[in-house]
Amino acid sequence: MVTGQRGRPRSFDRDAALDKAMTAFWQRGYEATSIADLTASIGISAPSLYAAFGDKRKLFDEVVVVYGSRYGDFAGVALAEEPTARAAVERILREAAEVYTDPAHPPGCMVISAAINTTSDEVAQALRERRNANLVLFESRIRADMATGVLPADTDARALARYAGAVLQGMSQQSRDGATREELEAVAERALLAWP
Amino acid sequence: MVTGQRGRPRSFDRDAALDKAMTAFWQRGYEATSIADLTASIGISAPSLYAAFGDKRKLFDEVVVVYGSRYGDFAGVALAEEPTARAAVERILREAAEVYTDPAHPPGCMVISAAINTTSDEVAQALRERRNANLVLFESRIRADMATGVLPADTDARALARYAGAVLQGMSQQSRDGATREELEAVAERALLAWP
DNA sequence: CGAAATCTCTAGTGGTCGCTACAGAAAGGA
DNA sequence: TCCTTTCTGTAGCGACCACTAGAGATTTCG
Repeated sequence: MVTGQRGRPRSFDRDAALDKAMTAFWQRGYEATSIADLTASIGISAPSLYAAFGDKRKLFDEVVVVYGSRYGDFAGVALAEEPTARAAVERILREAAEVYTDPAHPPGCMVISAAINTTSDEVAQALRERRNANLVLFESRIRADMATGVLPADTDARALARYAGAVLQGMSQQSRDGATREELEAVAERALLAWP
Repeated sequence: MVTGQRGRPRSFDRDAALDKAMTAFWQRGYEATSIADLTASIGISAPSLYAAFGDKRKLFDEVVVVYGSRYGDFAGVALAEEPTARAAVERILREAAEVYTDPAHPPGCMVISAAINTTSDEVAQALRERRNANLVLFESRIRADMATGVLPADTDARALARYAGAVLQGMSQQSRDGATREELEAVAERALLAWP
């Protein structure tokens, strides 16, 4: 009698709904995506959405987690797997050119663009912290290379990390302005010429 | 009797109002800035705003023109005044570090950030075209240097222009994420190392 | 079989959005 | 002075926002 699931079962796939919500938020951003947009693209009514996800904010939080695990962690993976910071950044920039322009989903990076120009400071701050956390990852990987002599000891790790982040954010913006994968790859290649 | 100005005179300074509106749009973006925000920060009521500027969209258009002439044309000026594309880009990136973090106004570039995540495709398109026009300016300046032998004849002008644009957009975003002028100057310096 | 639980939808809630009808105020022209 | 013109604020328009009360549908448990 401890078997769960009393009551009427949910009539839709929660994960598939999260996926539709992710696409909507990714395309139009947090604030410009209305509950009506979400219910329409998921194919359920508002009370079902609220029963399953709480409210718009909590749904977005879940979407961010799914996004991070599916599209957002390629930077972290590269930083962990590649032998040097330079190799990691090279891989990250090339993969960004590919992912940001993949026609299977909206262009650019959702963490970079979805909370720009929102009236909800909390949402903006949450994504800002994710971006800054990525900067810290870059920086510590650079410092590791400085410690092992791969990078000069007088390297400004913080500035170099910020440069990589700025190029990534710029590439995300450019992809949303219509840049192709090839164009972004050329940007990535050019950007790497500045690496010490 | 042909002398103009019949009727009750306007009770506020139209240019000063445009200035307040620019600050508001710059800070929060086009869509997230409501008419109530605008009337509150200007200090007039809605009908006065509509009588003076038409509607929200036309007001924004005027703001974009004012912004362009006051803060947005430093790139065009540098491209026209500096002897080489490289010198121009160097000056542009350094000035961007300064302007984007000037505490006298909101951070970053309004043309880059104000129309992200808006439901009005027209406004988004208008600013996108301004950004792409800037890219074309960069590209033609680069081509001029290629013609005079300052840059190698096999330079990918389009890609190089896009690289400069991406760095600029990245710097704008970083400034809105809290980067300081010094940090952006370090990014600019690093970015210039990739110049051919 | 009921009873309890949990989902479903319809049909709203109050609030804010961009925008405006309208009447009074303040100017010039005759 | 009175008329016309143009600006002023109050007050409110319909549309949309995020969100939910409430009733019915569909399931498991006893």
